[in-house]
Amino acid sequence: MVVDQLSDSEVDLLFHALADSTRRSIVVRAIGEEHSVSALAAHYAMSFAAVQKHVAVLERAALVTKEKRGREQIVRANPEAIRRARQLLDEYEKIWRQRVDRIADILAED
Amino acid sequence: MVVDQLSDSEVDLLFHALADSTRRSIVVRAIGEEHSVSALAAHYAMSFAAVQKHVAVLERAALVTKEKRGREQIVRANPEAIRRARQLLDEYEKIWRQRVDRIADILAED
DNA sequence: CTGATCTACAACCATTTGGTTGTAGATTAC
DNA sequence: GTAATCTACAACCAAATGGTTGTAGATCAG
Repeated sequence: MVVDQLSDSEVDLLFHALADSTRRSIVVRAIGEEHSVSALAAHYAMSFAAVQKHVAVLERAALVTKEKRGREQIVRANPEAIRRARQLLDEYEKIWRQRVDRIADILAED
Repeated sequence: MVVDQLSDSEVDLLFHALADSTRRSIVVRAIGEEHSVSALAAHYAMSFAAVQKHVAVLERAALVTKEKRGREQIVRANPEAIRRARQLLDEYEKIWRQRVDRIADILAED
C-alpha cells in the first residue's frame, strides 16, 4: 500500500518537525499522557514562548493536536502522523529490497 | 530492540536531511542505481552547486555515501540509515501502543 | 597539448529558524 | 474584585538554510 494523501510539502513539515530533539521529546511526552503547554514548558531550559513555537511546529505537521480546556491548551500526540512518516520510510526500504531482488535475478541468469 | 547508537544530533541530521523533497528524490534515485553528482543534477531545475549541497546534507546524515571513480563521484544510498530512521518511529509507535494497553488495563480493573 | 567535463569550494544573498522579551486577553483562585 | 496563571502574538535578533555565481583543480577525449 502506497503512502498517499501526503503532499511533498506535508512530508517536509513532518520530517522537519521531527528534526529537533526538543520537539521529539515533546512528542514522546504527549504520547505518554496529556499535557498543557505550560506543563510541557516546565521541562525545558527555554522560555514558554519557545516551547509554544515548538508545539506550533508539531501542530502544523499534524504530529500533535491542541484542545482548549479552561485556560489551558491540552497537547495530544497524533500517532497517525507518526505512522505515516514510518510508512514513507517503509516505502524506501521496499524500493531497496526490490533493487536487491532485481540484481539477484540478473545474477541468477548466468 | 532499542534504536541506540544514534545521538540526538545525528537524529536531527537524519530527519533534517529527509525534510526536503529534492533530497528525498535524490535518495530514491540513489537507491535504484548508482549516479554521479552531475547525473543527479541533470534532473533538477537548480544549479549543479545546489544539488552538490543537497548531496552533502544527505552525506552528513549518512543517508548516502560518495565514492570517487575517475573524475566522478558516485552517490549510493545507505539503506541502513533509512532503517534507523524507521526504527525510531517504530519506537514512538510502540510507546503509543503501551499507553493504549495501559489504559485498557486500568479500564479492565472496574 | 587542448578542450570539455566533473567536482570542490568560496562568496554572496534572501528567507527561515530558533531563540528572546514584552504586552495583552482569558480563566481560575482567593 | 484582585491577583495569579495560562495562552497568544508581535517585535526583534543571531544563526542556519537553500539558492546563486564564479573560480580553480582533476580527469578524460581527441
